[in-house]
Amino acid sequence: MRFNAAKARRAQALLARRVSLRSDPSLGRIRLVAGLDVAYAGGRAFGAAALVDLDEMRTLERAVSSLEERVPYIPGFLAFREAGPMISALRRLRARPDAIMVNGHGVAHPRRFGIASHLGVVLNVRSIGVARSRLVGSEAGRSVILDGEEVARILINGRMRIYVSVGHGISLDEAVGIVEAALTRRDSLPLPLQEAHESATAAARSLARGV
DNA sequence: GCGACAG
DNA sequence: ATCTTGTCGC
Repeated sequence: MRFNAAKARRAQALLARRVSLRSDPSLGRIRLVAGLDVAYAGGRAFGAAALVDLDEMRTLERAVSSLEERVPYIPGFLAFREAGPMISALRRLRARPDAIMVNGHGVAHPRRFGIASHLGVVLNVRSIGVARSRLVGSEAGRSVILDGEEVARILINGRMRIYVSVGHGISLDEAVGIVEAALTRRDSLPLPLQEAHESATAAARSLARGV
């Protein structure tokens, strides 16, 4: 039993206290964003990081990691399954991003500590959560409400719904602005995540094919 | 007990 | 997430 839900829940509740929902002007503007995603094949988890320069909308670097798949997917505990592969891939980038964009929610989570917040706090980096479906709360227009608070904003890109939430160290408005600025083509995720997703699935397919 | 439930 | 071909639509 490598995964203990009770302990994991306590860890989330403890670390959640370090999450900041505001932007810190002293850190400067966000230009370099690293998208993080994970794909699976043959019992292994392939993490991917794609560094994008938002000013030129150009991908500067890509990196992947390959680790044994150890933890099952349990709603509310995604970080315990995917944070490892994501961090490994992120460490392989040569340049340091100004912020990370994670495939998963930030504070739009039962304990306000989804994988985007988890990575932001643990790595001490500004983070944004981007998901394609809702985990908690109710929807009111373009907002996701949880306990009377707006925890996520819903963007519509073509037919795709994109849920944006604060991970750590950034305001919801700025997070939304970054995601909007990173939208390239219709029906697609913001560039950093689109690229990370492609790298991760490509790595997974390679192994599944024996290469 | 029943329904919800990121990837 | 992953298993999977063709097919409908812009």
